[in-house]
Amino acid sequence: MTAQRDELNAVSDTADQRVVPGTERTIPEATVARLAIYLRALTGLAERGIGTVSSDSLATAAGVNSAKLRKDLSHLGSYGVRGVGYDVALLTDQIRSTLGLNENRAVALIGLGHLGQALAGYAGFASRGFRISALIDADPAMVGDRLRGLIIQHVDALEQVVRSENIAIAVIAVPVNAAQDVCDRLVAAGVTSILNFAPTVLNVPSHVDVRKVDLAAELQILSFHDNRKGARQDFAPASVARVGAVGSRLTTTDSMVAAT
Amino acid sequence: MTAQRDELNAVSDTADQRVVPGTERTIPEATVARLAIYLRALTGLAERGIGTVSSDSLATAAGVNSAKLRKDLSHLGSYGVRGVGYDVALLTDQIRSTLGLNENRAVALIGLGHLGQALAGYAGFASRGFRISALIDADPAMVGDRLRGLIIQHVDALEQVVRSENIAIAVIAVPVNAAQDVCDRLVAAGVTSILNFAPTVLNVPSHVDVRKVDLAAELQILSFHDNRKGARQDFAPASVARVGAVGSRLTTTDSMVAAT
DNA sequence: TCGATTTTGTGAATGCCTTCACAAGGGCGT
DNA sequence: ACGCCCTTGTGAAGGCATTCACAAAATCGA
Ligand SMILES: NC(=O)c1ccc[n+]([C@@H]2O[C@H](COP(=O)([O-])OP(=O)(O)OC[C@H]3O[C@@H](n4cnc5c(N)ncnc54)[C@H](O)[C@@H]3O)[C@@H](O)[C@H]2O)c1
Ligand SMILES: NC(=O)c1ccc[n+]([C@@H]2O[C@H](COP(=O)([O-])OP(=O)(O)OC[C@H]3O[C@@H](n4cnc5c(N)ncnc54)[C@H](O)[C@@H]3O)[C@@H](O)[C@H]2O)c1
Repeated sequence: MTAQRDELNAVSDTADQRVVPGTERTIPEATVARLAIYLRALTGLAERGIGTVSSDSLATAAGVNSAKLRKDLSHLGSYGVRGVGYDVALLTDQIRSTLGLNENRAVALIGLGHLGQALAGYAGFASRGFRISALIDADPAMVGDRLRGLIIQHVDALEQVVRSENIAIAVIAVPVNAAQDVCDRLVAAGVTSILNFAPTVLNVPSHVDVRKVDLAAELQILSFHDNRKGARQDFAPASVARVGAVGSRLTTTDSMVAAT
Repeated sequence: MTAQRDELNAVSDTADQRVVPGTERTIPEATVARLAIYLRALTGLAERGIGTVSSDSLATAAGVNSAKLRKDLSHLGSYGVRGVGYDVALLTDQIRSTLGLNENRAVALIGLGHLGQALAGYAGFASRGFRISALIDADPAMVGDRLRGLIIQHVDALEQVVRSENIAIAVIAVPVNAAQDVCDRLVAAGVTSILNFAPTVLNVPSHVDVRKVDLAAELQILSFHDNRKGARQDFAPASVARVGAVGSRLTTTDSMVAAT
């Protein structure tokens, strides 16, 4: 769901990487999505000076159940100590390394309208392993402006900018009718991962990963459940706390997913 | 990947709603998340004057496979015609009704910083069944300002505003350290569905639904796959199109998910 | 009227994810 | 040193979700 969910995995991973000693193993998609959540929970614990956590407390902090957490972590290897728990710093490193966050990753942001400007200023990217390295827009009135220390480049220079900075990840925040075009150019320039805010299905070759964020869809899913709740109670007073109707949910990237 | 996924369903739905004739049936969570996508695809078709679609074309437009689409739609009832396809207008209505979008739903938006202002101006909400009915912030410098036809209210009046407008859905766009507090107040005021942008796990009673949008997590999931791709190719020239490495993905609210 | 053709709706099969439940492992107190 | 107690790591079971594959339905042309 949440989120959107995942699909079509064209990989025929069977059994050939058993030989590798280190971090090479197939990790379930659902697990990957949760690693990011664990990472944030761990950061919070570290800030509070906590050096060790049990699967139970970490699971609570991350909002999942502890069996799931342990199973998830077991895919990375065996980094817990029985009877004790997990070392916060060590586990943090392991997850960061699994997610490929050891050095900051360069990100291009295309489209600096309302949403794009909010994203450009979002501190949560930098603090979680990403560096916005290119700002691109089509509006001549905007090009050349400095925003957060970067100069906005014209979309005509997209390929050149992406190539010269060796950018693999891009965020699309342009109007829906420009999205596929921008996407094609990004892919041609070598981008292999795209986060898409435009409400449209992007067509990409199979080596490119697309995740989308669809806010209206999120609200519609909430609407569905809300609708059900209301129906089931046939109009009890609105302010009465209703108990045990439907378990609450959180998205995961699960915001869920679809494939091409 | 997506997106995140969903969890803990506390409902003990067994077999008591079979009796109801109409739209009452248990619909899988994964299906609900996709209905929103189908709805957008249908809107696009209608705009292009198309009156009928086969499951194949609609599936393509929505980026899923046709068997899945048909199975999904079969949960709503039997609205297709064999040998012909689905009537675009009829199917649109059915999905809208299933999602509870027959009349616009009122939404409160809390936090009008960078992100909140972008959201307040987002046309995609209004066009897809939602009406932002309340803008709320804590900053006195902002309160009283008019934004998109609405006056920004002080957070002290939150309960009053939510109750008087009978708002069931809220969007949280406040800093992370204010999020739980705002959430508690919303719940106390009768809100039962929350879309959360603050990067934190919200604690809510079981009758409240929370979905979260976590942009850093989305990027981290992309980073994971990107990392894998790179490793597997041991540094082929960056601009060469690589074929068949990993199937591309789109989120679903699936944005993955966790439960409380 | 009837058969050819198209496309839906759905049982059955498969696979992925979650949850259970417990044996194995490790620290710590005595 | 030893045994107690706590917590991990993981087989096994159960539940959802996706995909397959085909019979049933409906149109259309002859
Ligand atoms: N505003 C929101 O809160 C919000 C929420 C969810 C999704 N979205 C989606 O995000 C996208 C952007 O939304 P917005 O509100 O920021 O729109 P906006 O109109 O404010 O900004 C769009 C920006 O993209 C630029 N642009 C247009 N064509 C371009 C091109 N070919 N190449 C590069 N830049 C180009 C424009 O110059 C403009 O600066 C839209 O697709 C919208 O549906 C927005
Ligand atoms: N900016 C982004 O692109 C972005 C992206 C993803 C997530 N987020 C998250 O969204 C939230 C908002 O981000 P932002 O960039 O808009 O921050 P911001 O600081 O620009 O805006 C926060 C707003 O919330 C208001 N506020 C603070 N406490 C409040 C309270 N108790 N009640 C009501 N209003 C209150 C502030 O007055 C301010 O207007 C943050 O949690 C951030 O992590 C932001």
